[in-house]
Amino acid sequence: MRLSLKDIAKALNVSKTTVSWVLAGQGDKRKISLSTQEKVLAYARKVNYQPNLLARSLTNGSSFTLGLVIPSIGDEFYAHIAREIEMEAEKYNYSLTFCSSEADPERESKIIRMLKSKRVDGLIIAPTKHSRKELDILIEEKYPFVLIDRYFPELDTNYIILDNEGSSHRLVTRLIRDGRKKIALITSDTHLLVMNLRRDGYRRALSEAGLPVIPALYGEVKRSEYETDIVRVLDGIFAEVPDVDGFYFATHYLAMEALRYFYRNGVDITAKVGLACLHTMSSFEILAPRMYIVEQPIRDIGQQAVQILVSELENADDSKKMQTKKKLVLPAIMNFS
Amino acid sequence: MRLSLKDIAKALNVSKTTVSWVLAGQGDKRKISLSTQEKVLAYARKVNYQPNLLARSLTNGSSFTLGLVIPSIGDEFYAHIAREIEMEAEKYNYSLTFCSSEADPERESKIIRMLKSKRVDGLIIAPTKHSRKELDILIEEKYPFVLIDRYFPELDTNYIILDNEGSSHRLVTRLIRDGRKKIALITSDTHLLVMNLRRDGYRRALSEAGLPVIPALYGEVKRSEYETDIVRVLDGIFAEVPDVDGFYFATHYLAMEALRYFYRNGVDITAKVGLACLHTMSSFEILAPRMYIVEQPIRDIGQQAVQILVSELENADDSKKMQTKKKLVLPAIMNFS
DNA sequence: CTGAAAGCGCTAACAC
DNA sequence: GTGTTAGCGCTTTCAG
Repeated sequence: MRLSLKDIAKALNVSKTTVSWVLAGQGDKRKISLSTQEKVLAYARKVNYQPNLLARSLTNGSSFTLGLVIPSIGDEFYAHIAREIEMEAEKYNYSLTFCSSEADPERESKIIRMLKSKRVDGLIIAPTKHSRKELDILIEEKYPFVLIDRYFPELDTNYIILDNEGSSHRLVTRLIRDGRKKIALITSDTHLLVMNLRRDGYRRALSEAGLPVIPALYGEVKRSEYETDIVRVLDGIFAEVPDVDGFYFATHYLAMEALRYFYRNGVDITAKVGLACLHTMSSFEILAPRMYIVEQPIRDIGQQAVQILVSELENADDSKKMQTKKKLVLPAIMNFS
Repeated sequence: MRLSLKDIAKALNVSKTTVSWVLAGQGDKRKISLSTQEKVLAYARKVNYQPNLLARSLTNGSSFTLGLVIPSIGDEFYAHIAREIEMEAEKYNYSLTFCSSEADPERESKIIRMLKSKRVDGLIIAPTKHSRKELDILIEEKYPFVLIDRYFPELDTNYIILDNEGSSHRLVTRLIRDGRKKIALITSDTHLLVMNLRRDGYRRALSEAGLPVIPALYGEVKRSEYETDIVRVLDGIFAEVPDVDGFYFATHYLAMEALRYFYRNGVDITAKVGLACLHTMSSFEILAPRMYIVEQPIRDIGQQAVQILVSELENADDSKKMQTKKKLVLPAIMNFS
């Protein structure tokens, strides 16, 4: 059986309080005699006492657990994010409970409510489009949270995102500098604001170079069945614009599937078409060493997210209402210049 | 402010008990008048009551949280495992707290103790070599847990692993059937039992085919710096056995780095050398479509792990001592025959 | 039909 | 120096 403070107290004929103080390292501060302290410590070690953190959380009102809500832990990007967050959180003695929303707003809402019920101290959320309602509640309740990867500009929340428009602009401009003139944009999940920003960057790059935005070079892939749908999209583009000479992928998995397509169909991805992608996967370096890539600053995102949360938690009492939200737009990491 | 049962009770002039019963859906069973029930439900909905799960856990002795201990959530394999586990756990209303051990036994011990302190109901662990001590304690305490991916045959625990020896044997035999005669084994983490089993399978395949086990064809890569160390290993093999005609990689990231090496050095991986790997990464299909691959049955592993745990938890009282441990050796999934 | 009260394991204000 | 006590929010036995 696992034993409690009370058991120790009883066994040593002291009070729970004494044991609690000593084990909390406040023995000296509370002027508990050295002999008692030793006795308690020795006994606790002997029976391998482990405090019940549930009880402590209930008492203290803080669980030292953070909740992580992401589309899917199986996605390489979010898995890496999770890792960084975990590492940073550990520095502050927080552990992580994660839940995959599957990009389903219903699920996301349920998850957020559940995590709140489990009394996680704060949330890190990569939101899907329609989670607005639940976020409104969080804001109203002053529940600490920070959005990552996606955000809602009209909401006063902490968020950390990539400079999507600027990154897109850099990538497409780079392709143009290589002499590419008919650059296709392959995108998906266009209900997401960040995806619109990426498209905006693409358009700005084209128009700054005096190139037309050709509708036939715009490919939108259905997220839910992207492996097959991208074939349709690419087939379409090659059919309508046979001399397409560049592809800009708005996100990693689109590039991945396109590469599969290019390999299968023998498309020469160094001479015939130039490639660019926002986001990366570890295999791109081999599969398409010439592809221009903007990487998300994963480490930064994770670290900042945790730090923002922790600092809000530490100042929870004094400045609850005065907290000004951090809105971070991080610069891209590029594999080119 | 978040309100409690007591608040509701007070507001409605009923007792906590009544509210608790009604909200637990036991209103009818406890014969609480319909009018009271409605009143309570309506009010709870109106104020958006969310029970404090910490308190409930403390009372009930079960937190509906499982702990997941893996080497790293950033690794594609473990991220996928985590996803399957999460999906299965959700069916039983469990959520997941995960911690990466970084393959460090010290960290792993700390993590396990911490998760126990947080009173997770059970643990799913992909153990590192030296975590034996902590596992002994778990066994002694009858704490529910299941090992995945790795195991200790001398310990009476639940575990779910791949048929490592058999899978290796199949892969190498397949290469031999292609006429490969000088097949290198590239491995790492050789302190792990599962790695030894993979080597055994390799050896058995060779000897069954009457081929010699050539020491110069054995490459052991240092895990901690595998990206660079594998270059040394491969350089060595090509230097000593220039006509090496096959590579068997004991795990995915070795194959990944080797592919990088092959691409960089222009090694023809269809004609000159045949490839085989135990474990996969999503990019292999493109990078090396001819590589023979054994995939881990990820879904099965995740589902079984959760089911074993849940069933132990459900039978916690009656048969604590009689529980016989599940020892599962799952067959491989192959991309060849 | 409903409520009082104990208890889960811990902390902390307040005695003595 | 140390102990008493109340309370965190919930469930559940037992009494009305």
